[in-house]
Amino acid sequence: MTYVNTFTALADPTRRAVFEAVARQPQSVAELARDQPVSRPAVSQHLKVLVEAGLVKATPQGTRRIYTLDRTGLTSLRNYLDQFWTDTLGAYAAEVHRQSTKH
Amino acid sequence: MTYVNTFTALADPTRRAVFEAVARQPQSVAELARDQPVSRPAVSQHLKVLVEAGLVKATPQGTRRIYTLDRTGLTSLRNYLDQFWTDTLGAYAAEVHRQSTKH
DNA sequence: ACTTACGGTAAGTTATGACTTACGTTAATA
DNA sequence: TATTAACGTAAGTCATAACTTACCGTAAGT
Repeated sequence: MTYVNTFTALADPTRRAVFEAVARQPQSVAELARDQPVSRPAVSQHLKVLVEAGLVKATPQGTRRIYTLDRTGLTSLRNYLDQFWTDTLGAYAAEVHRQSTKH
Repeated sequence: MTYVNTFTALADPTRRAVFEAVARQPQSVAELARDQPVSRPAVSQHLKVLVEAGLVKATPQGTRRIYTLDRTGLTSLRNYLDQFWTDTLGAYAAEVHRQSTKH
C-alpha cells in the first residue's frame, strides 16, 4: 500500500522536480536546493516525504547525504496502475455491453 | 504534460476511491456518492478534477451522467514512469560505478 | 579545540484545497 | 405545465501542507 503516499509525494511540483533531479543525477541536499526556487530546509522536507514514499534513499558520505533513486516506490506505483489494465477489463467490457444492449 | 495533474488527482484518498469505483463499474454521480462518506457535490467536484486529468469521462444519459474510465490519463502516467526505467538507467549505472570506484 | 560546512528539525505563517450548504439548470414524468 | 430527480457550480469554512527563519547536532579541516 505504498502507492497511497506515492501519489501525494509526486503531486507537488517542486517535490516532483526534486525527485526528477535525483533520478537524473544523485546529488546532495545543497546541490539539489541550488536548482530549486525554494530554501534548503524546504528541499530537506521534500526529501523526507520522498524517502517515506520509497522514491529516493540517502547514502551518508561524511557530513553530506547523497540522495539516489529508489525503485520500490515506482514499482508499487506501476503495480497499482497495471491493475486497471487487467482486473478492470472484465467489468469495463461488461458495462459496454450493458449500455449497447439497453432497450 | 497531463501527468502533472494526474498525480494531484490521485493523491486525495476519497478522490482515488471515486476513481477506483468508476474503474470497477461505470456509475452515475448519485451512485458514486452513495458509497463515499462525503456529499454529492463533493463527489461532483472530485469527478471534475478526474476528468481534467484524463482519468474519467462522462457520457450523458438523460439527466444522469454515467462516468466511465478514461485511459489517456493512465497512459500518460505510465509513460512518465517508464522514463525512469530507460532514460535514467545510464546516469544511475554511472553513479553506482562512481560510488564503488571511489578511493 | 575551534571553526566551518552540511543537513535535519522546530515553530510559525500563509496558501491551497477538500468539504459544506444553497442555488440554478436540465431532462423526464405525471 | 408543474413537479421531481439528477447534476453542476458558487460561496464560504476549515484543515492541511508547503514554505520561511532560527536553531541544533555532526563530521571534517585548520
